[in-house]
Amino acid sequence: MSKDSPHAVKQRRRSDQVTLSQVAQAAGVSPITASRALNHPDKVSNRARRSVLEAVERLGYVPNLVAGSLASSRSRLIAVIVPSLVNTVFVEVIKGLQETLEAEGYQILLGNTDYDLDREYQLVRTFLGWSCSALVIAGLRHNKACHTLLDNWDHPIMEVMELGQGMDLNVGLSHVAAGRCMATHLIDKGYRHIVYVGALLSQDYRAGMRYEGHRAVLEAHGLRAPIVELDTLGSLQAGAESLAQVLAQYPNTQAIHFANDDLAAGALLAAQRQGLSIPRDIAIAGFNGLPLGQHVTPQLTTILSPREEMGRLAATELIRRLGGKSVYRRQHDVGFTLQAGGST
Amino acid sequence: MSKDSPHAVKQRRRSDQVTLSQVAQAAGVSPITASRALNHPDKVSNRARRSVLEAVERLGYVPNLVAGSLASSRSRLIAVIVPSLVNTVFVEVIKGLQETLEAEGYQILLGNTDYDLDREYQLVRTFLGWSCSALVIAGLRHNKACHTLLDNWDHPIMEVMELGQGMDLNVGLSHVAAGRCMATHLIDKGYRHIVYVGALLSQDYRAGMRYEGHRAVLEAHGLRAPIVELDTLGSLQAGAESLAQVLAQYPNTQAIHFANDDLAAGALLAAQRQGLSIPRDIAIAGFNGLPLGQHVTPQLTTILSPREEMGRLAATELIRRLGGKSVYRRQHDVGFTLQAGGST
DNA sequence: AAAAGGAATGGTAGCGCTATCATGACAGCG
DNA sequence: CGCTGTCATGATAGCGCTACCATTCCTTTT
Repeated sequence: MSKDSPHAVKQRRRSDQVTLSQVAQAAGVSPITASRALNHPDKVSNRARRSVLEAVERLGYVPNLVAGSLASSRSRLIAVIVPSLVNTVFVEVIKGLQETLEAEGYQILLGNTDYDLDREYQLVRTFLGWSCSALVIAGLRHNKACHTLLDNWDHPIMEVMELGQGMDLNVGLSHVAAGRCMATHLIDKGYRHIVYVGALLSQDYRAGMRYEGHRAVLEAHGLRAPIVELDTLGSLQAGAESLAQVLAQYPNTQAIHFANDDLAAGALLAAQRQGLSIPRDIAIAGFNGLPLGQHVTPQLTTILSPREEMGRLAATELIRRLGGKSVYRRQHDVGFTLQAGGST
Repeated sequence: MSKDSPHAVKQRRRSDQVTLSQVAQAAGVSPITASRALNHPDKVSNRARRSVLEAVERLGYVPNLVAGSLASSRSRLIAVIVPSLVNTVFVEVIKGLQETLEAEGYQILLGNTDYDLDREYQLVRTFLGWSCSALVIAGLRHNKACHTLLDNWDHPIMEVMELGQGMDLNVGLSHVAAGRCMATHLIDKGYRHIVYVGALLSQDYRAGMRYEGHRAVLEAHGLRAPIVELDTLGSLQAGAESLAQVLAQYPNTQAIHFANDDLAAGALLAAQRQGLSIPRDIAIAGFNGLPLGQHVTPQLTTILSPREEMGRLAATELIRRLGGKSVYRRQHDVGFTLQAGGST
């Protein structure tokens, strides 16, 4: 219990990493001045700044961002949570986010929920633990725990992909309107027996919202709105296989409204292999505006969603907000464009 | 200078975030025991563990991972640096990495170099500053500064995509061998006038390596190995446009060996639109084994690279290494498979 | 000329957590 | 009954950085 021995200094530094103090010493300034020279260059004299930068270079100093974040409780990390990376749609949004955020010195911390809301909650928890500067999350639907957690979080939250009233900021498009748009197009083209085909709608509920729009339009025209739900992820393969299933189930189908372009293109290519004429025998429509749709013959009728732009816009809004500027719009509609091809 | 006044306690906590000490207090244990209860559950008594977990739940405690990382100099972050997100190949590797790493409680810090080695260096610097547990980086070619930085870094480094002698661990395939494989296939099929088409080979140097393999085989057979380099990124569009260019430049071309499937599929679809018969008029081969290749008619001859598996394997090896286990192989060849379709 | 303001710099004390060592309690052992 | 060993717990001292306030040395203002 007696502590008469001036017990040896505890030493814990394991790595021989250069620290800011060493840089400061080499530059002949105090650590705090060295810190300022690097982070607020305009707050120090030219002389100090130069000698610090020179010392950084000479010693090969790499700032410890973990320590910096702890001290300042600002991390310049942006958490990005998406349900899937297989679906290129999310990747394109990430790309838009990334190019904008990296240019501003933010880093992306990427999480993938695999369409599991409990997993999403866990990821949010982890990311909050990293004192992220902001959170970007796909979709407006989250579980209770996740909402509770985020309601008490005082950083910007950006919900992307779909338009609606969210927790904080929102950039997206109306999937219901997109579904209505395509359904209207099909009806205008004279089709009356129209089947909607989606994959795993419980997961990809936005495809379900498009169906709702689709159904509303068809029913307003006194038409039935049958739906076929596939139990595998949307893919060319699934689309190809779905064609036979739809025709068997609804023999007089004139047009198929697919939940996305992968399915639609897969069906279109399969139809061609089977000698079906498009759109004479069967019309096909998709959603997303993937490049592939413009390279098949006939070109795929689809709805173009501005995915990279969605990412860029989300990032821009976040940066504005993080810069302390008031945000003039909490909700931002990026819209969509009907791209009528020869397939309908 | 005199410090006689016992100046007021400095208060810096801004956020009202619950801390581990508060949890400890609520649970009636010391902070360090609370820490152990969460991070080394087997080191504390059942009673302590239970009351800590209960307090965590009750207070809604979210661990501050930044503080934890600083104290322990372990972050459970894995830096992943890729040259592009547009190219789905890298996304698939990331997916393989992610599903394996997240299951082990690691998070991915994602960086995108846009094929710029200086940008790559900057990203590496930043990521080292986050005390990442490991680094996964695409490719074996890096700039001088990057090598210097990483040589002095004492964490695992995993270089993926291509096989070869790297800095530390390596998982990939031999692109030279892949190029040889496809060239051999084309020659076996009887083609003699074969053109290689790549896009931005200075960036996508692995496509250049495939060309080297391709050229070696052709020259061994006494054939010339012309190459056409496009100056846009590989895409369906670029492939479609390249077809005319190749035929104009080398009118008696019998087969085109494309650097990847996007180009090849774009050319194949364009050829069909122009009424060319494949492979009678022109044979087409690609690389990657994208799903699209199996859905066009005729099916695309390509080389299947196991991209997700590459990611999974890289992650598994890293985890093994991070777990302190000795690594039985510093280099791992994931191989490739020739997928002969009707297009050649 | 004195007062007031500003710019550059530094000392100090944390940020919230964990590594390290110390301690106490208790079991097993000759 | 002391000795060693294991287990559970705690006190202390950092991890490397930045916020906060204080100080110094100017320049500007009245």
